[in-house]
This record gives sequence, structure tokens and C-alpha cells, in this order.
Amino acid sequence: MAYWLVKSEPSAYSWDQLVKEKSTSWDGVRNYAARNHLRTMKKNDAVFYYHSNEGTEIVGIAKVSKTAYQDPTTDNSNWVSVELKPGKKLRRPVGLAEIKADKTLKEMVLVKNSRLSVQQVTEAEWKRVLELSSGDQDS
DNA sequence: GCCAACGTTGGC
DNA sequence: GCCAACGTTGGC
Repeated sequence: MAYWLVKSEPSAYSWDQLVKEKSTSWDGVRNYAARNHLRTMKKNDAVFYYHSNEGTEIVGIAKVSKTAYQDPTTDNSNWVSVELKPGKKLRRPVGLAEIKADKTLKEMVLVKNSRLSVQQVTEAEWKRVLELSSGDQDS
């Protein structure tokens, strides 16, 4: 299983909205690197849900419920989307400042290339974020 | 609201 | 195929 991170501005589509709708088509991606990641996603892959602009924190874990298909918002077959459904909300959101300050996490794509909207997350990074979100295991 | 970083476009 | 110009993103 692979780990990912997707970004969304809460004013456009928030975690709460995903929870409420129970599933969403992750479309509108118009960046080749992000697109390639979407294509690589497998069913049940785990996806961190990051709020950009407002909050700037990882708030929850989504799951890939349907692998890549033609993006319904365009006729251009270059672009794909996947279907995501909400998994668990983090016990405590993990903020960007915290990520930047953490030894394990400061190499995350989120820090290195903050503009990429669909990113890969390593297993070590995944586990570390979960540690931080569950509280007190500070380094 | 500002600005740096990045991706894309288009002229040559 | 290079590179300057431009638009967009996102942190602050």
C-alpha cells in the first residue's frame, strides 16, 4: 500500500465537506506530476488530507475508493481523477510549522515543493505524522 | 495583500 | 530547444 497527500483549500473543498458527502471525485488536477501520482494510486491507498491557505495543517486521512478515470470536468484525455472517501480524522491536526520543525518530516514534498497538489508520502513520514497527531511522543 | 517559487506558454 | 514572460499557488 502506498501513502499520499492531497491538498485542498478549505474554502473550496474542506475535510468536513468530504465527510459529509462521504465520497468525492478528486478532479480538476492540471499538473503533470500530480496527474502521474493520481494514475499510480491503488484502491485503499491512504491519503493525508491537507488544508492549504487556511489552517495549513493535515487534518485527516482519506482513502482511494476508485482508481484513475477520465476527469469528468474536461474532455481532454490527458487528465484523470480518482475517487476519495473519508477515513479517520486525525486526533489532533498536524500543522505545517510542526512538520517543518520535525527532523523526519522536513524533507516532505509538502515542505520541498509546496505547490504540488498531489504528493507522495514515505512510510517513515506517514508514521511520524500519526505519532505527532496522537499527541505527546515528542522527539 | 505581498511576494517567492514554480509550471506553462510562446517567440525566436 | 532555449528562455523570458506570464499566471497561479500558497505561506506569511
